[in-house]
Amino acid sequence: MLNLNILPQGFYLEDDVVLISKKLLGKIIVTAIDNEVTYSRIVETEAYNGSKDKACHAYLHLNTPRTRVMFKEGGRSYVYLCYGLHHLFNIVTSGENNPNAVLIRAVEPILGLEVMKLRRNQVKKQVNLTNGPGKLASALGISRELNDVKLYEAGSPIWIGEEECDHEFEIIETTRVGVEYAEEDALLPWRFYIKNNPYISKK
DNA sequence: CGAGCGATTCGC
DNA sequence: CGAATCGCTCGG
Repeated sequence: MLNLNILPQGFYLEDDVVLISKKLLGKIIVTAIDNEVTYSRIVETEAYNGSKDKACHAYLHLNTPRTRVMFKEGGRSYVYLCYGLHHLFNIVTSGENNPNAVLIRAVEPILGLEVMKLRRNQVKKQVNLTNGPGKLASALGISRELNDVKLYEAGSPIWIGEEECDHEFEIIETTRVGVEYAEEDALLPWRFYIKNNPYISKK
């Protein structure tokens, strides 16, 4: 398959979550869940800038049972239930007590398409497997029990790698989806995706 | 302890 | 465009 090197924890520890959001594009998510392995390429991300960002769950250092993991050191998963129905997969970044996170909004399937299709209730069009944050969590087998997983350890059920030969692509920057409640912060260009990739989520 | 709501998806 | 669906947060 792909020749992958696992991203070390240091990759996630910078303060600048916007920069990390862009650097995560093109990286590979590997899941080994319920004895099924999937590989998929990150093609769309959004940055959530901790205590200073009205769109972030940890705005004003809101530290609750749900947001607790965002206050830990970067490189862990933050998975939560959205609208009572969908699990959303985030990557915690930056140092302790700097509650930044990157929402993974879309991935391109590489390996394990059969199990993804099963988990997605046999959707007809392949593009609908993973072109949205709730869809990809479902397809990859990620649910709330996989909150606070260390993504920099190869033995984890979820980890992130990069290919030895990197691919060229152009990054589009635009506003984030579904955060109108965040007032002026909703206007920040903190959504990033790979130009022309077919798996980009719908606005 | 209950009201209000959400970083979405799907089907009508 | 509206329903589905439930855990989290907050106020009383």
